[in-house]
Parts: sequence; structure tokens; C-alpha cells
Amino acid sequence: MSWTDERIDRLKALWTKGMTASQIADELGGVSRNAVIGKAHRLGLQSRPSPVKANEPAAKAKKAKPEAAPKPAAETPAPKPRVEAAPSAPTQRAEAPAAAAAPARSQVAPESQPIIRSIGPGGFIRQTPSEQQAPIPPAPPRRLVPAKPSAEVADKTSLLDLNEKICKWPMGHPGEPDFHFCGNPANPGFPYCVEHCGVAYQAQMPRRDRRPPPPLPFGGPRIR
DNA sequence: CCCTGATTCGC
DNA sequence: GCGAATCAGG
Repeated sequence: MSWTDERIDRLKALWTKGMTASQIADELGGVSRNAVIGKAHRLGLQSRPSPVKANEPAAKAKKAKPEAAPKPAAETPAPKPRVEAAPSAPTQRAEAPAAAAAPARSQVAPESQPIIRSIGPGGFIRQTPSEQQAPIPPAPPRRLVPAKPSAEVADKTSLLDLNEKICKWPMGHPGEPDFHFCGNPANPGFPYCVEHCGVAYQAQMPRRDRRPPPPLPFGGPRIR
């Protein structure tokens, strides 16, 4: 298959419409998903959110060349501090001034001073008192009252009300707050009431009177 | 493993 | 220009 003008137009339309490359390839037929993507790029069509390039900085950070050698700031290339005279005192001075400001706290850092835990029966590890959360206070007892349906849906036939004896004709659209079903007595043997059966089932017109359906945009879905 | 789009590269 | 192969995230 080649990229005729007509097929390119369809590709553009479907791509712009937001269809996935697979769907477009399926729709056009005779081409692979890769072919569609490749062609779309060559046409300069707007790129769509790629799972791979979702966030530029993260991808960049991950792809950052190891050989680029972003030196860790902690490890300064500067020469190691020379050991000076008076061996006893300098070590203290080497510490940052900030450390001197709050010496007691920094000394008991968790890493240098692991907390001691005792093992309970069965081998579980006991928490220290400081790790324990305050218990969640029990909710005060309340009387449970059935939820009141919103005014919109009150007296309407919901999905749960459906059965064989009532009309299942949808009123409105799913997701809308007042979406419900007709709920009138169903025409026996049919899922809808008489009125909606008249809408759902149209009498078959004589063959010669039928007009061919108008062409769908972009040729419509491919029939397989 | 399935999906997705991007990119590469031999044709 | 084309698209399979490959990559890489969801």
C-alpha cells in the first residue's frame, strides 16, 4: 500500500481526531502502526503525549551521560585536608561551625545511634514509645440512616429498578445526574413499553424504496 | 505481556 | 520516503 493523497488526508484527519496509531493503521488498512507513526512524523503532524517522553527533565536526568561525570558536590576534588599539628584538637575544629552550635542533637543522629528494640513473643519487633501513634479515637456512636436519594433521581427508575416488566428505555444520558429509565410497563416480550417499542423497532420498508445510506466522513469504518 | 508514541536506520 | 526494529514508559 502506498500513501495516496486520499490516504494521507484520512491519516491527518484521524490523527488529529486523537485516534491511536494502531487504530488508524487498522482503519486505513494495509499499513502497520509503525508506518502510521512514521508517516505522521514525516508529515509534521503534531506529536501526541508519548508515554516515553512524558516529562522532559526526568527523561533527561535518566539519560544523562554517565561519562559526563556530574561530580557529586559532596566529594570535592580539592585535596584532602592535611593533617596539621596538634592532633588532638583539630578534629573538633574540622566539624562545621553549625555542628558546634547544636552539638548534643547532632551527636544522637539515628544513623550513628541505632535505636535499640526488643523482640516480642513470636518475633515481632517492638516499637519504641516515640514511634507509636496516638490511638485513633473511636467514632462516637451514631444512628445509621438510609441515604436519601437526590431530588433529581427521586421517583425515577434507576438501573437497580430494572426488571422484565418495566420499560428499559434510557432517558437522558449515562453519567448525567438525572439519568434514568422509562419505567413504564413493558410491552410483554419486549424490553420497552409500547411507545418506546415504536421508536426502537421500525417497520421494514420495501426494498425498492430504500435509499442507499449517505457516505460517512472519511469513508466510514472499514468493513471486514 | 499488553498497550502507547518516538527514534533509528537500512532499504 | 518508507517502515520494521527497537526503545522505553504506562
